[in-house]
Amino acid sequence: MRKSVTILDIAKVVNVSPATVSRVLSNSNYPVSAELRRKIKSAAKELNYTPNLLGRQLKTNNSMTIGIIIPSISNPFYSSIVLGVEEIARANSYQVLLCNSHQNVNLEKQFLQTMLEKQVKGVIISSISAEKNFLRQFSDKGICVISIDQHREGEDIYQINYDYRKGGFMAANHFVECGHTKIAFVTAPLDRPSRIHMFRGFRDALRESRILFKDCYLQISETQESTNYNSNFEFDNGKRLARQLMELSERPTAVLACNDLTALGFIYELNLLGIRVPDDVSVIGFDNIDFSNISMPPLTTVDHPKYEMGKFSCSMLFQVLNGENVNVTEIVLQPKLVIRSSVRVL
Amino acid sequence: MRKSVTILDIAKVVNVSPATVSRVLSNSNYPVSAELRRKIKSAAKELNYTPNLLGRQLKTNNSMTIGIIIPSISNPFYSSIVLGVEEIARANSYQVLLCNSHQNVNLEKQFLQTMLEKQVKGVIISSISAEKNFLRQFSDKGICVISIDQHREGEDIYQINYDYRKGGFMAANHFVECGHTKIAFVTAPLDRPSRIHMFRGFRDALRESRILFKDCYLQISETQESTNYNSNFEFDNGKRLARQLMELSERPTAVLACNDLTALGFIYELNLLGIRVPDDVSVIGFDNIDFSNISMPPLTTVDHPKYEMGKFSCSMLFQVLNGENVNVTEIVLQPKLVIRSSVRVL
DNA sequence: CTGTTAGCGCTTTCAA
DNA sequence: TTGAAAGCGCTAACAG
Repeated sequence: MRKSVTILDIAKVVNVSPATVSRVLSNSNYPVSAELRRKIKSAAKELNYTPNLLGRQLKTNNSMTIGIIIPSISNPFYSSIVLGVEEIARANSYQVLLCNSHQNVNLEKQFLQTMLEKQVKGVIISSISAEKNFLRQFSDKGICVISIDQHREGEDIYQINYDYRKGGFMAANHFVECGHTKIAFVTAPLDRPSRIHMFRGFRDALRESRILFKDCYLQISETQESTNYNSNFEFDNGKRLARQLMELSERPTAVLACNDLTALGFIYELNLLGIRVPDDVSVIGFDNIDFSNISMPPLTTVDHPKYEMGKFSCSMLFQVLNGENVNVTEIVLQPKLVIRSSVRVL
Repeated sequence: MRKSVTILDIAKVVNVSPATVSRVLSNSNYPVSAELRRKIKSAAKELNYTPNLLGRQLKTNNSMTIGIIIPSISNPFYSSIVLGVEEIARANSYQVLLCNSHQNVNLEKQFLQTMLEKQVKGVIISSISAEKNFLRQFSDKGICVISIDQHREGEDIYQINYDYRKGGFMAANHFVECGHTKIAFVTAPLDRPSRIHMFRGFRDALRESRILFKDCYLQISETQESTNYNSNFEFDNGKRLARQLMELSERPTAVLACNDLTALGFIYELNLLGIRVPDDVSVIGFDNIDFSNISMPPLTTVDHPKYEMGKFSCSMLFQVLNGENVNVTEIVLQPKLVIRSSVRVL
């Protein structure tokens, strides 16, 4: 590969200053005569010029790149978010660096640091960290961070959240309305705001209905550390939870899972164990991922507007980056019950 | 935000030259006295120094970033690939720019151009372009491009491919072995190598078995241009294909779908239409995505090692970038039949 | 309208 | 083992 051609080469050929070349080739609106414009452009084409954006970036201190940090792209919940983010980024001529944190706080921190060093001006993150002001530390260093999905309590930072409590509440209530009283929540460990709030909503709904069921909470027992987190992970959790359920002395008739993937695995295993859904056990999932209606029976679930969350967060990011007045610093998206066929009416 | 601190600031504080500071802070193995090393490091910490990688990148002409271009991240087939790519990239301290081409050739071209300008040294791409030497043009400009999944005929370029023909062949043969004779292929348009080869294998298998069925090929009729390509897209294709199937004068008893998502949509719609799988119609999918075994019945499918494809391609990329001798320029991954419960034995 | 010039922050010869 | 200095490719203030 030969030496690459720069604006200097073009300047020489056309016999103008590099400044003029820069002005036309960078699409600045600085006045340049039509004559020179034409010449410079044709010379650029002639020489097969490819601008080196690193030069511009160093000068303007703008990398035209944003970052997104999520647990795992192979989880369809997050890939929907990323799709939305990338769409808005592209509309703004930005590109996105994808970081899978694999639920690892140290990795999250490392990614954030790298974003800082690469002069990424904005990052969208669904953080698993419980550390107080964890994200604030980074936004203080001059990077705009938008937290999504996982509510950051009392942290002064831009947030796009989702009302998990209400979602859990609605789901539990739906069970109650359908006549269920033995209602359980099956979940991965409550190690993050989303699940905690979901469970609270669930519990509150049961309390309000004066329903008490001793085994109303079932958590995955073995914590499987997986460096290679993929969608099977949650699905397998669901399968294991189904097996745990079998060992209960008194079995619930209705089960809310912490997400659709878990619900799907749960139903899958139940089928294998000869337990019918919804005849024997009713199930509600959470998130309404695309796949939630391909199970048999189609899954009743609580909708989460993930794609929109991706778009909103990225739009907000650009508003901030463009110095627009952003007076709303937190948005809370709303749940919606999607009734399909996995809940039996008693 | 105040002016950021640079190695110059540190140099002043410690009273050494910026060169020395650079040498210790960039982890070069250049000899620097332990004394200065310590002082410089502590000063860096003191001043809360964050290196600006743009400076280094411009100088060394290495952006420590690779790109991946795929149709859509919301398709679980591609998100598995991306997961593998990101894993290897991270192991090499690189990061990955994610580009969704939405099956749009112009977008692909645009992304490739941007990669070039951003001085990305390597890109992995599942290209939908049929243009001859499309990728070669870019690799000639000094970027290492690795083509994955879509075989590039006669193009001198690194490729990680998959034997779609054999996969199609195996699937069709399985139907034959199970006693089927009315066998059909349902698919989105054959606009790319993967589907074309898959269909060829399918057809060849039937020919060898001297099976001839007039409606053995069913293609999605309305081409739905979607700027917002998500996993529902393929799923909906499957649903529509199921409806098209109903209108056939003579219905096949066995159907191979061009991918699992399509198969899943196909089965879903069949269920709604009161047609039982596999009792009335047997179905084989393709790719073996995580979700292919959550359908009812669990889908028999042809495995595609997508995650490994992502890892292999990225490993190959780094071999090339590191100047290692890469004498194998094409790898072809092999299909494997995964028998579950969606095929009836006649 | 056009050119001169001084960097952006960093690395890397080369000389000491 | 350290420092001086040039320069990666580009932009932008300033002067003309």
